[in-house]
Amino acid sequence: MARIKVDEVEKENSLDKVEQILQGAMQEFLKNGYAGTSMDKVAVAAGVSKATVYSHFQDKEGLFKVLVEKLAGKKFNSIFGTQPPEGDPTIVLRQLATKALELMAIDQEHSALMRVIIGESGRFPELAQICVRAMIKPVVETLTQYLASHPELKINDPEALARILVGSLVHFHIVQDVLHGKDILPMESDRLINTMTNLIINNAQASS
Amino acid sequence: MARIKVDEVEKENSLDKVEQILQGAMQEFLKNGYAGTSMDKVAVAAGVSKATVYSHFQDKEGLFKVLVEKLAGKKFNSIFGTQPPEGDPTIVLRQLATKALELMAIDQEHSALMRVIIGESGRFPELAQICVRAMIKPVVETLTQYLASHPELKINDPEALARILVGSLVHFHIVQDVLHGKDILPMESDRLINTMTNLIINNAQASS
DNA sequence: GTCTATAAAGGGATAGAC
DNA sequence: GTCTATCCCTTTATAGAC
Repeated sequence: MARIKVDEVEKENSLDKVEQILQGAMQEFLKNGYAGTSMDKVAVAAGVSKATVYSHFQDKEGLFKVLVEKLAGKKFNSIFGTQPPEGDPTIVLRQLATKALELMAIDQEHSALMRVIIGESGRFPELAQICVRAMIKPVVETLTQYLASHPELKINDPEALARILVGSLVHFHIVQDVLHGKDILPMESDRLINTMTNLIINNAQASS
Repeated sequence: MARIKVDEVEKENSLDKVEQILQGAMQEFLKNGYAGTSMDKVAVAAGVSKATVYSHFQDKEGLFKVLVEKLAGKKFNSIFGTQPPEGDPTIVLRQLATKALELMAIDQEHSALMRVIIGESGRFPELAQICVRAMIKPVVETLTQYLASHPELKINDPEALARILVGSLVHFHIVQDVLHGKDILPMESDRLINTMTNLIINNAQASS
């Protein structure tokens, strides 16, 4: 009986210690980057002692890698989580772009993850590649498939167009949100999306 | 006479101490980021003592800010250094895009600067904004002007299109070079550039 | 398994000699 | 103006108590 009670108390604020540590590590690494984060801060944020952190993870680098890989895996599935939708391609593309920009703009965690991945891509090249594989490649491939499956759009190189579209959206997000450029280069998302959509419509029209 | 000799010796490997320190600081900050760089390493890389660094710059943060502002100012003028060229717009645009991708791919310093600016944009938001103002805004504005001055391209929103084009190119660079994604998402620059160019040509054709 | 305490090294910043 | 030597704090990582 007493044992069950203890388990319940321990589960009150967290799952197991590993999850608890990862939670604290996420908070700190996303806020301060790799070099800017100390294992002390991680331990405090996780609500455990530093020794406990080291008993579950080999060292700071190991903890960082496990965390980033986990986050990278989680961050896909938000926009294309459901299978690519159906209907008039120009409407669908507009919806996808709108949703992508909205999600990126709202999700502070996403901005922080981009900062960390790009910021540490010199020191941790394999980690950067994992993120390309887990976050960018699936989006580009899904969009490529979608574009290729609509012959009425008359697209010569669906993959290249997919990269143009994804690149435009992600770069817009980087400038406006990650780099705090909203006031310096102000622009409504709709102008970007309308122009993107018109390019595709006019491309289909001119190619026919 | 002796005085002149000393001056000559001092100028042999460097300009004044300030420039020497900035050179060492650049090497270290671009390689390791802000938190990952120690003032000891900067002093060694600059070939001076740590006290000398502190005699010319207030503290680590001050040195970092001066350096990044200087680099940001320098990095424009490489692609659009000369005024926007003249001739058939689709050829000019292709040339600009090719040159931009080439320069970014070759220039390791540019990749490193992107890592640092984006990586530290949470800790140094004003610095990120300075870089937007100095590096991105002039490019977008120059390109916007160029697009707007060619009515035969039938562009509704030149600024939005400029951001799409710049965004596509910069994001391509980030994925291929900064994030080491060449092998994971391989693509020839020419495919991107051809697709971009065709979009603009077909847009002009369909709008007329 | 988890904590407290501590060892060992590194980092920001300065005092004082020259 | 520049250097050496040093202060003091933080950081990584672990040993040992419980």
